[in-house]
Amino acid sequence: MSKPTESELEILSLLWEMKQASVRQVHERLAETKDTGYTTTLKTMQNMHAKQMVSRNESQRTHVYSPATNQKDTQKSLLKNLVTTAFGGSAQKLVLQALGEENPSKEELDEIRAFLDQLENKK
Amino acid sequence: MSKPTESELEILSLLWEMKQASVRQVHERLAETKDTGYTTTLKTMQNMHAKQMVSRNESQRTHVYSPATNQKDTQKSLLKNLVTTAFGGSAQKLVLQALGEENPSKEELDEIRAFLDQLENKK
DNA sequence: TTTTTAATACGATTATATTCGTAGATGTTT
DNA sequence: AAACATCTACGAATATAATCGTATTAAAAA
Repeated sequence: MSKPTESELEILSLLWEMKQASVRQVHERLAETKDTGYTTTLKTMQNMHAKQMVSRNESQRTHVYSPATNQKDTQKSLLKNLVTTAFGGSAQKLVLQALGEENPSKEELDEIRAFLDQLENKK
Repeated sequence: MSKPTESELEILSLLWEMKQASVRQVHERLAETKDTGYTTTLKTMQNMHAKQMVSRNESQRTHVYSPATNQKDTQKSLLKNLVTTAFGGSAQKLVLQALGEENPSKEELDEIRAFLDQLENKK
């Protein structure tokens, strides 16, 4: 699995959310936040297909794309990459930084606490 | 402040750690993990200087570089970028994912808990 | 002082990513 | 059926990033 580029990741994220979609559908979502042409989106998705980053159903004229890479795995590898390149290898620092920036709700904080407890019990 | 490229970030991380260094010193560290030529490192650092991503002292023939961008701010913007592109905007998910992957020590877990408490008290 | 080593500057090349236009095929509307 | 709209394929242009070779200058060693 190769690392998605910036543009590819934008599309991949939409596909993770939409589960499956045509180029047109993806493009419409994309165009909400990004000024880009239809054929650009198409080409990028074709590239992604060539890299097997997405799969597609070609039985209809309008092809239907879906993500071929697992969201978790991709997130994991992107996170790992960021930790090593920007956080000197310390996931700890990344977590604290992310929490500090976010201003999470009480519920979220509790959820994280529960997760921490769970991690600890595993040992 | 523009977003550092992959190569630039590698160098920037070293500079954050080393505080200040010559191209040679950076290159030697870089070459431990990456097969690259000296002039490549030089050129990249010159580019970074042109972008004001690093500053340098030119009083000696061997220029001494230091980071011009704050590590925290850079981490913050990279994190934000990753959260929006890969985690559908949820820092929460990123944190849980990062924790789950890492297998942190008891001390680290406690430190995170302390940080969570501190966040909560702020409200 | 001559030679060698080590530094910067900078252009050129290569690689990669992004964008878009156009052609051709297949539906849809009139 | 003709005109129009909508799709894919694909090449080409552009932009950005990464790598490296060579020229030149400065310092160090012989």
